[in-house]
Formats: sequence, C-alpha cells, structure tokens
Amino acid sequence: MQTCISLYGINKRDMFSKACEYGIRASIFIATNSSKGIRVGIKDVAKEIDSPEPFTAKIMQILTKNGIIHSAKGVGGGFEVSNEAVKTIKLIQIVDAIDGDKIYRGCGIGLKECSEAHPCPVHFEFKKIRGLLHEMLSKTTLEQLASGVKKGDFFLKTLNLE
Amino acid sequence: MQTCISLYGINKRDMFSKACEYGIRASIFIATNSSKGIRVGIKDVAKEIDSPEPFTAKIMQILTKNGIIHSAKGVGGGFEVSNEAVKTIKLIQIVDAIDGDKIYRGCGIGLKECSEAHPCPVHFEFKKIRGLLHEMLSKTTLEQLASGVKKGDFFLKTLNLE
DNA sequence: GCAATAAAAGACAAATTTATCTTTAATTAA
DNA sequence: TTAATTAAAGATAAATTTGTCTTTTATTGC
Ligand code: FES
Ligand code: FES
Repeated sequence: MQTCISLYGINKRDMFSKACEYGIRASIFIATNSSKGIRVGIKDVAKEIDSPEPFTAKIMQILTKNGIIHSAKGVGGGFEVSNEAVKTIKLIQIVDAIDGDKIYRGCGIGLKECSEAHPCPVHFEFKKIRGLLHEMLSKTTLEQLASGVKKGDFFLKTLNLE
Repeated sequence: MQTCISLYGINKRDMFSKACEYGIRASIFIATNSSKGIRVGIKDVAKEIDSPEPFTAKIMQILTKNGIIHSAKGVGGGFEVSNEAVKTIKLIQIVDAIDGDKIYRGCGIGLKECSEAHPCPVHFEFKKIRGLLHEMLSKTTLEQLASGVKKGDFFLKTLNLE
C-alpha cells in the first residue's frame, strides 16, 4: 500500500552556493560604497549583507585574487571597486570565480558533458533556460546592481532581524 | 599589484544536486522499461544511468516514499512506474522530493525570502529565469522524457567509458 | 622605528552531501 | 516451510561546503 505522498527536499538547495550568494551580495555592497568614494572593511560588509564574517573574508580573498574587487591593507584600508571597473564587471565573473560555469554550461541531469550530438532527455528545454541564465549573468554589470541598491529600490538583506 | 586574473570555481556546482540528477535519470530509465512491461532492479538502474549503486538505492527510497516510483520486493521484484502514473508524473515532483523548491522559488542571491515588496538587486531578472525553469519542470512528464530515450533520441549516460 | 589597523593566509571545525556496507523485511517459488 | 531474491532501513564513512580562529603581512600615522 502506498500511503506516503510528498515528503520534502532532503537537500535544501539554492541556485547558487552560499559562498557565491555572499560573494554577489558583498560585491554589490562594496560597489555602492565605492560610488560614494567609501572603502568598506570586512566587518561592515558582513554586517550589511548579513553573512558570517570570517567566511565572507575568505570569499573576498577569492574575488580580489580574480581582480573583481580591489583591497587595501592597513589603516584606512578595506575593499573597493574602481569607477571604471564597476561598469565592466559582470555578474558572471563572480559566479565563475566561485561556482564555476557548470550551472550554465553543464548537463542539467549530470551527464559528463552536455552535447548536441549525444543529448540527455532534458537537453533542449534546459538549453533555453541555461541560455537565458547565461545571457543575464553576462549582461548584468555590477554598476546596474549597485545603482538600484543606492537608489533604495533593491535590498541586500531581509528586514528587521530582531 | 594585481596579477592574478581568473582563478576558477572553488565549488563545482551543478544546477541540481547529484542526488537529484540520479533521481531524474533513474526515474526516466525505470519509465522506459515499465513501458515495455519490464521491472528493473537497483543494480540495472545504477549500471544504466552510471551512478553509485548504494546511493542510488537511497534515492529510490525517497522516490518510492513520495509515490513517484513503485517498488516490489522479492523474486521478480524491482522498480516500475504504472502506465497511468508515467503520464501524470512531472519532473518537478522529483526535484521537489530531493532538492526542494528553493531553486525555482527562493531568492537568487540568498535573501531569506524572495519578495516583490522587498526585492534583491537581481529579483526581476531572476524571476523570469526561475519562472521558465518552474514552467518547464511543471510541464514535463516522465512519459515525454522516457519516450525520447526509448526512441533512441536521448541518452542517460555518456558514451564509451572504457 | 613603533604602534595601530586591516586584509591575507593557514589551520581547524562543523555541517551537509555523497557514498558504502550490513542487517532486516517482504515476496516468490519450490 | 524453506531458500532465494530484492528492496528498505540503519549505521557508518568519505568528501565537500560552510564557518571559525589564529598568525602573518602590508600599510598608515605618529
Ligand atoms: S546533455 Fe543534458 S542538458 Fe545537454
Ligand atoms: S528577492 Fe532575490 S530573487 Fe526575489
């Protein structure tokens, strides 16, 4: 007899990894401040994007190594994005640096490679979605994202956490 | 000085979890066989979809508990999907059972909830993509996927692994 | 030079996901 | 009833991801 309908999600899975989510939110926060000429420290970043500070610090290291964010040590130091860079940096660069490209290039159901010649059953439908995702990630600049936050249209954390 | 450009993906992340990928591939394989009136055992499943057998067995337990796949113990037992069920079962049921719904409902950059009233910077772009993903998962039946494999148009594993 | 500041680097630790192995329960056939 | 078969359940282990803590390095101001 089959009684049990709808257990739920043994894995709680987001589109991107936590590391990537933090990386994106952090980059946007830093960009909004850089546009006002303000460098921000890791403490502020973690507070403003509501993320664990030491882990966020690790992610910042990845982003700086990839040349996405610039960092300065010492008094008055912190993280920033130059006015030129903020216009050219795309969301996809952050995703690539942290989660890699499989999300928009790999086979949706895990075949070792996605290929037109040897497609999996979801290949053609998935291709469309991945394509849209890829397009969006490639087109969206850090500046776009940051300006929306600066204007107060968009937010980097949920409201009132008391 | 900033020398280092483009490190790569500290996380190798697919769209779905391994568990979910195996679950989808397994379900499709079982469905193709059920349509020929054949029950398949866990051994065949794992072999045909190129997945680790014991782990795949665990996933089958989840799918049977959710009423997606039917199982029979004992001699001549194995896994199957009824001719009626295969027409009504949607891809989304498998994803929900294993990865949950955050991938097509949750905020793309990890805000605790995705909300129109308090949107994150990628909200409106992401909504479109998630919507398309949701639509695809909701519409695609196991039968569609299985029939493509049966006809030989689609595949459940990569070629020649010697 | 010296103290203060702040990120980088490295070593750990916890949690989650993936994978394996053993025992149990159900079913069939003889 | 017994033996064979096959999935379910449970315990455990490995790998990956997430999170923390300490030490080092670079920079600034004095
Ligand atoms: S082969 Fe699976 S998505 Fe292309
Ligand atoms: S709030 Fe982030 S996607 Fe809707």
